[in-house]
Amino acid sequence: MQQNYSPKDIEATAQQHWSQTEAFRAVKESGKPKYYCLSMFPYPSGKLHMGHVRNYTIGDVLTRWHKMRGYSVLQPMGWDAFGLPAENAAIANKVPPAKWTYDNIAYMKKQLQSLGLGIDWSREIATCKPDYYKWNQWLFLRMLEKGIAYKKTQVVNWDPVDQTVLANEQVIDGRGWRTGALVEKREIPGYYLGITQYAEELLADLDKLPGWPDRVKAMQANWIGKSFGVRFAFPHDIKDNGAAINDGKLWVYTTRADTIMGVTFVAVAAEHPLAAHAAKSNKDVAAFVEKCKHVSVMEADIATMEKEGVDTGLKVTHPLTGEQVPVWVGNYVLMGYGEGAVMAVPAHDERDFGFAKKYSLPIKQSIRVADKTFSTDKWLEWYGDKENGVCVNSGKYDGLNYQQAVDTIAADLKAKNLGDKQVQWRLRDWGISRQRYWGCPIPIIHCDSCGSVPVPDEQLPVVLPEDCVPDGSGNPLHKRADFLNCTCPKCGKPARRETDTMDTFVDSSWYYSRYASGFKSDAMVDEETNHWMPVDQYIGGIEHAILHLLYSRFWSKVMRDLKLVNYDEPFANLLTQGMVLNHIFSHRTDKGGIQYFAPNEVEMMKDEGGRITAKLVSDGSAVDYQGIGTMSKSKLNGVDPQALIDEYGADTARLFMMFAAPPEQTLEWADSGVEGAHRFLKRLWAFGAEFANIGKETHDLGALSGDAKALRREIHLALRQANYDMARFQFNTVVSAAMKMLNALEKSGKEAANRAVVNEALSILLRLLSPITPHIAHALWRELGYGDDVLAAQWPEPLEAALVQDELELVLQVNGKMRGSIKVSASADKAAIEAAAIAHEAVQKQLNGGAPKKVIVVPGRLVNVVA
RNA sequence: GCCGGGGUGAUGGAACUGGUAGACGUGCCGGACUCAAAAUCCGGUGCCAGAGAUGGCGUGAGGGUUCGAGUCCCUCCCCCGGCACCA
Repeated sequence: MQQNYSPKDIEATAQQHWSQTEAFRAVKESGKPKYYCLSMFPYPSGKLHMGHVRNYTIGDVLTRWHKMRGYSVLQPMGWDAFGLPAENAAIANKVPPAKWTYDNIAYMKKQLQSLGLGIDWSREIATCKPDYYKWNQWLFLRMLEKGIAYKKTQVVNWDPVDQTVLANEQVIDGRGWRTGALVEKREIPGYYLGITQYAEELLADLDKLPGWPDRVKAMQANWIGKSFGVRFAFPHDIKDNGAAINDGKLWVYTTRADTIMGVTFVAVAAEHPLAAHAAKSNKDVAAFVEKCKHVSVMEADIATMEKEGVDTGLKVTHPLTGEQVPVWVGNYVLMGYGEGAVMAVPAHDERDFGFAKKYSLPIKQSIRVADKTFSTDKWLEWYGDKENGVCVNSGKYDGLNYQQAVDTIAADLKAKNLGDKQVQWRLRDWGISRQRYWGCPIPIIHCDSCGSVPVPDEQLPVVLPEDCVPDGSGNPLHKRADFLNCTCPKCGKPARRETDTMDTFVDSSWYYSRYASGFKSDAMVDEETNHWMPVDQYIGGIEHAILHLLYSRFWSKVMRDLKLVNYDEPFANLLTQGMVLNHIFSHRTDKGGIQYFAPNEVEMMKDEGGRITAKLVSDGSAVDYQGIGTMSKSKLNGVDPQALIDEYGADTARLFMMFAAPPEQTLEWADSGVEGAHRFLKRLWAFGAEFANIGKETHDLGALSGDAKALRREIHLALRQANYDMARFQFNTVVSAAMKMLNALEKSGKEAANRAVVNEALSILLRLLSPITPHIAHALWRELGYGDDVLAAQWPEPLEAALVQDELELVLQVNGKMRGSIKVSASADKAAIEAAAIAHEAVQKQLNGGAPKKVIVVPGRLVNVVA
């Protein structure tokens, strides 16, 4: 056996062994439970980053652990291969996104393989390949048939210089990232998926997911946002070209119908017909509507921006009081959300309150809470309280509580035919059209005579040409005659193909079911899918807690309703790993755009005020420090693990990553512990080599005493803790248990009894480490003669017999402060323990001659004397 | 702004249902080996006072419940994730 730890050799050998024995090929095995372990597939951005290493090591640890515990496992891998970074790379390097993507996949696959992951590579997927995305298109057509997919207008960010649609990420402070031009809102047609048709089930089925973290379920429930409210109308006779606008009714929705008597104005979106009407004759309104075109479409921006508005001069009628109510245009009212208009009750809504104060609009109290005094000077929390309030200044509704008021008011509105109760969802339908090249083509043909015609199934897939090079000025498909020109499937006349592609969330909404299938060319999924699904353990970043997971749940339910699969929920258990964070550095370009720099190109310093400043190593020019954030391709703050793997080996990288922090916790990147992880593996190897030289010893482990007995107890105690932590995925303390074991073994004596315990302990330690550092465990298991394959060995369990002790040490406290400890026999009763405690010198000193008021004994742990 | 999570030594983190705060690492200090360094090994290391025994303080800040609080409750501060076209 080699005396020095040589990760290069043992890792290559172990990996060869797994690939030759097809150790991780997923097959149905009778009599064994299945375990489908899935890590979120990576976007092929070029190189793995530490977040990937973390994610895939967690998945591999769980896969190998389950394999050793008798499961038949499936752990697949693939590529979320469509997306924006490929187009950005094309703009920068003039390389087609397809070539860039395939090159990245080849490189990253090598990296993944060098980590020694137990992946069934025969099930690899790349979403940019026609044999995969064909089924995106096919299912989209089924959704069109069922009315789940439909067309309507959508609001997008428009860069007027590049003449292109921008992603939210490409808008920096209201300007295009490349051009620095002021971004405009534009309304264009696009396809939507009716996820709201499934809102009720998506909400209710969260209860069917006990294996999901509560925090993720809470976020999803809040996102779906079921609310019970009232939709009602303000009648008016505002006419445009002689006809009443919207039949003379201004509809709004509110969850606070109980405050309806406090309405002092209504606010409509800039795109609302009433605003458009007012703009025709009122310059101020027209100017404001124009200004609103530059308001961000992002919710975070809308929520934090200054609320502004302008009076249209128009009036509508309050449906209950008959009073005339002014109509304002507000920049915070969104046309695409609800009715595009809201009733404003400044007295009981914080946003309306601020708006009314700003424009000196009346504030009318209509809710009272006992013992509280209302004042229009300043907003107070209780103004918005619907639990404890009753109506006031509200005529016949005075004295009613929230629910009574809503019920009565809804009934009155209904009687007037001006409204009714309505359940509303915060969740909006899913807009999937992207005005981009590098995505799955939407299978639609536009015909001058027949309109938008679905591509017939037998013409699928609509294949995306792979040789385009986007230049930042719109979708290059517009210039591709061979893609664009086709014949109408209905009438046979010349027609044009749709050039929009699908949101990449479509690709990732069902890949897990394709992995699990038999990869048929004539079916999206098959019977094998139902065998492996649902995923037993899904692992991925917490940043996907809402969108990706919600879309996947929705897509699964649509597939179920099409009888393609038989499960309601795709992911039985979810582990949301925390982000790996690193520093972010950027700098404004001359055009007003933004450029990022990798942390290793930058030197960080602190100024006198303790603020972090930074400059480029290359030329010393100053760059802006943007704080710390998730490792991402676009911000260039990822750390490539390759250098680590090359220098220390995959086992060190895996061990370090698992040891650094528990999986769910965010992790600020620092490589200072890598050496320590490597040192541990070197010590393990050296200890193994030494033990191989000394040789084994037979000794009855049931008849140990002294050192050997204590050593064995220590090992089994650490094993008990490790198994407990393994089950709750706290791998950092599993590693520390393994380190404790090795520390204990290194200190142990060389007599026969000790060596027999070491023999047992090493076999435990190697099996325990095998999921985390599989290569070294594989090599030592064979070298020390425990067997051919540690993966085939049984998972170790602590033995009760090894854990018993004759004497216990109890902590002594006086008034909750630790003052010493006592040793008692394991069989001592409460009275004996109390007596021993009170007799203790330190306790006597604290009691100072007095008698204890009370003595609390926590069995096996401590005694607290209350003085 | 809203929703979700987090804050513990110099540092990554541990502490099971409220029961010895700082496990296991890193770093640092001292020692051994060495001509020397690296590597390796041994010992120490929360802060303050003290020669020491020991005492006091200590889990973002402030308050509360309890024999006992990092853990439970209230108020506040800071950081991270998501907010629908980054993936």
